[in-house]
Amino acid sequence: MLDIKFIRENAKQVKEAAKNKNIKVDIDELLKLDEERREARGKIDELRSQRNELAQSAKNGKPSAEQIAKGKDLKEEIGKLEDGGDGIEERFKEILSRVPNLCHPNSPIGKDDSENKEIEIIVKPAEFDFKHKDHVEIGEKLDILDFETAAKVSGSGFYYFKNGLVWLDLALQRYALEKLADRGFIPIATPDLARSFTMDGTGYNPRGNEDQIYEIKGEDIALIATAEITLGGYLANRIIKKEDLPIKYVGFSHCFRKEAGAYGKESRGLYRVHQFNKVEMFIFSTPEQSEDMHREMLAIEKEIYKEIGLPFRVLEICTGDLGAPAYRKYDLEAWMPMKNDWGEITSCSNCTDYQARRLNIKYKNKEGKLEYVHTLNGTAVNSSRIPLAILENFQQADGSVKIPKALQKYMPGNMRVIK
RNA sequence: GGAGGAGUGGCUGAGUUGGUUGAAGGCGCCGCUCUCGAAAAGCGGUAAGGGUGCAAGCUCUUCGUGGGUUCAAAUCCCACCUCCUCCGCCA
Repeated sequence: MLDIKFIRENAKQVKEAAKNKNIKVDIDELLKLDEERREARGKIDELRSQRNELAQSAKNGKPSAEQIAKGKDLKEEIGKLEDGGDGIEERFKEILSRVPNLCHPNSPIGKDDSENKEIEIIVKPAEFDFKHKDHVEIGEKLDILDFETAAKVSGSGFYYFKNGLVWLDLALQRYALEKLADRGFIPIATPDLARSFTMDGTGYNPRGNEDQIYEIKGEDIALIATAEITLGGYLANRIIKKEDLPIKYVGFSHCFRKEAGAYGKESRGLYRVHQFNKVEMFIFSTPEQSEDMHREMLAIEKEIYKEIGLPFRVLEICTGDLGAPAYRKYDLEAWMPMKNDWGEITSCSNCTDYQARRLNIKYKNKEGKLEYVHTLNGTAVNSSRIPLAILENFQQADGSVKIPKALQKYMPGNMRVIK
């Protein structure tokens, strides 16, 4: 959420950002409603002021019949103005909540993910000198991955990990948690469900158009799509000491996504699934720190995938693919032989104060004034696309899969290969 | 799930026969005095958010959340949330 005062004073800039983000939101309508709302408030405040004064004057002893009569009139008038029935307040809030965050000046302007900008290719894809398979086939041959049974038991988009892949998944998570903990991130295992307040606060509204969130029938609670939700919510409604910032968490949770209507080759196998595990970085910082923190997160992600040895590249996300909360975003994409293309594996965003405003997370700045913190989030590893990329890139001619060196020490018996 | 108790400012904690209580006291924080300096002590200040205004100021809202009763609600009523105690159930 943006500050209405900021929008009022920077309408042009806000409109520009919305346009570049390809988000339809009527700022002029919002400003008009804002004005109407303030005007109505003024009238109500005036009447309330009279009511308060009257109550004060009647503080000791019984109020006179005349005072009571005047009070009744005021009460009626205020009541009328308050309900109004014009729905200004509702429409105002609805539009305000859809106004997206601004964009970083370096974010390339573009309509969608096709216009994201490749910054660098860190590790180039290797050529196979044998007929390689995709991860679904590898997984079935090695009896480590079962989509067929999962489809029967839970539905399409679910899967079983078995044998070596179970260990590989745990090794990945263990590796990532340890690396992040070594860098001062506090390990934290979060709930997998969260209230709608928390969902809204982080910008994942189950009632939004995205149709991405599983809700629990009859309850104000839903399955999280990422630990970003529960981590952001962790400090909701708090005032943080400046000297405690930045606060860095490495969270760990299951993630659930409906991915409605996502079928086809693009989403085959583990690429797009309803449930996976994720190790997620989340940072609360001061506004001055956030750009450095963003760089740090990206550096950590690059280090992780360099160490694992996956071919990958870094993208600077264009405005149209940024989403509402993000001010700037980088994705890592790994080479996926199945797609014969790059595929997103991580994403790290600087949301500036956009989430913090809704979650109401503040700190006291140098002048002793309360100010919203900045929030940042980034993927360390997940248990869907990373295993996918490892299976496909580390497969051998004999059908086995090498375990990346960096992960071997987390495998039982220092397992070096799944066969 | 059932019964009972509770939810107040950055923290702690008074206040519930409705009316100078936006809220005592303490802690913390800020300023000053004292000191070479610090500590201690003393004095003073210290909630957040909105509207309006160049500003000073004026004003509204907020005592878990949302409704309600009343001329007037932290105080009364209802619903919900959370925490504590006891019972039941259970990995």
